[in-house]
Amino acid sequence: MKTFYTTTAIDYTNGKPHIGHAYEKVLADVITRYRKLCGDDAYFLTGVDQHGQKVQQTAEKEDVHPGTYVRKTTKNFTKAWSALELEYDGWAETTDNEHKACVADILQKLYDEGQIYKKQYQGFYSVKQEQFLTDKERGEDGEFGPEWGEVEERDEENYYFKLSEHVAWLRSFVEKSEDFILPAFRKADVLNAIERAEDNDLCISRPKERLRWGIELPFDEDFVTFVWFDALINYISFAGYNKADGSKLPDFDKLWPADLHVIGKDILVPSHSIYWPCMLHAIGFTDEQMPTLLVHGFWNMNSGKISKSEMTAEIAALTDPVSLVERFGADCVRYYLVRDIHTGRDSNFDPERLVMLFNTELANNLGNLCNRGLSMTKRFLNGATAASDYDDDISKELREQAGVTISAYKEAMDRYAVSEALEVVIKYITLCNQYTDKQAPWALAKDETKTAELTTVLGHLTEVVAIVSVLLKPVIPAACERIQNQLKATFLADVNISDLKWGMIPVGQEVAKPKPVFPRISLEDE
RNA sequence: CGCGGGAUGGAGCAGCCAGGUAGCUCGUCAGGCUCAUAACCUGAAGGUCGUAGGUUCAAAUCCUACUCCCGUAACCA
Repeated sequence: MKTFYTTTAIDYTNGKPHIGHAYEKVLADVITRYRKLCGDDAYFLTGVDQHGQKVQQTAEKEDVHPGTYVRKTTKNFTKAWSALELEYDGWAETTDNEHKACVADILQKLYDEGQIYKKQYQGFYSVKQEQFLTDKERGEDGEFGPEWGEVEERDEENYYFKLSEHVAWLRSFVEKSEDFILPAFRKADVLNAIERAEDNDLCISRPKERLRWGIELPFDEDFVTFVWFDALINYISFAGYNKADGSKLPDFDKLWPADLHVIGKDILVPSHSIYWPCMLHAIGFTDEQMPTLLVHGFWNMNSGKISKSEMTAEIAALTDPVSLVERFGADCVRYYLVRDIHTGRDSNFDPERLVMLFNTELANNLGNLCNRGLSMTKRFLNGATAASDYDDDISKELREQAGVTISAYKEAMDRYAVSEALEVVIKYITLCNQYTDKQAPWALAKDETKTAELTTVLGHLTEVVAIVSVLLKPVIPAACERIQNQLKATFLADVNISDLKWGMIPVGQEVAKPKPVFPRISLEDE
């Protein structure tokens, strides 16, 4: 069976991760963990893009080798991802030797086939910014502003990839494809972009006098390859494409095509929806071997994009994934990031909502259910579930709804609607809280003739907690483990979702003394 | 007339693709309970779904026009 292969964009190591980076990674992590919970093989690749001009410039400014510099900045990412308890199976770094070899092989192959050619370009060049300028850099008066410093006309030779030769294929592929781009409403954007890409080939190189920090072209040592053929290829190079004998990389045939490239809407067009499929097509991949793009929206601040220029120290601290985890815990942050946004749409990042959702849905609703359930089992049943022949309609209803909830959860997760899946689970927990109030086990406990009722009711509570602890595991793994420990039902950790049904907890299951799984967060206390 | 997204009770959102009593969370108000993390449960008030037309027995959902908000404008050689 094919492995469910999920990737994320690889982040550029010239800065620190912010909440948007974190969201994408958590989303991919949740989806992968869900797949594994389904019993599927799943492989999650994420990583960093370490090459490029900005890295080279910053490293020069700090007077260190770019390799030293990226090793340092890469740690910002790995630290954040471990704080968020990401479980990735593969880690992509573009300075990796196997990756570089894979890129070089592909470039050479395309060059040999005539897909890559050399061409001269003439344009306006800013010496200060070390880049060519286009018309959009011109100010209102049609001149280049002072921020560009001295602007001169320059000729430069570079290598180009024959993108235009694949555009016709791409258009028909995108038009007929049902699931190349998710959610579907993004497809219009791509089809429009294809029209505009038609007559242009893609510049894929930089002369070494301008950029040294990259992968050298195998057929011309005076050039390095520019971002596209470096960064995008990580999706196949780290999946084991063309790997050498003895490589520890995974088996490419099992992973490819990627079931999901999780990316932000900002890099859908043109890189992932145009360049990447055309590159794959040029390399020789068929329509059936094209990946699926899952395009997520942004977390905005005060309804506006988080832009670097407006990134004050305060906002930076507020949205730094590591400090958020330190303040609120990984479960809380993970939960918020996938709960308060609908996959594909934007949302407003609001710490007050983060706290509110944690307090109401996790602490009050789920945490409290665990606590009252276990507490009563402890007090009224001597700490263990027991056999009972009592049953009634609302107990039956609660059991039926377990099955309904599990299917609805799966249905939502299968289309990556994590927020909806969580909502379904929360609703079920609410139902169980209602059930508890209707049954009033504390009253049953006072009546010696009602022991059978009491046993049944408390057994139902324990069972619901167990089921929910499995369903929520992809999102809040650590908390679910704590719940299962309190149930003393560690076997739940290995339960596959397709085996999940009413009756997981055996008769006579002893439970531990309850302790709040989600201590309420109070913003005033800080 | 560049392109894309959005406009639903006080706040944040779902529903729209496959038309048929307007739904969720928070907040507010009034009750209840006491097993529990000042939690939990019940009930109530509050919207006619940006505006104007159209199609239809029926439109938040389809069509047309308009208004406002957000993002983006890409081959950076």
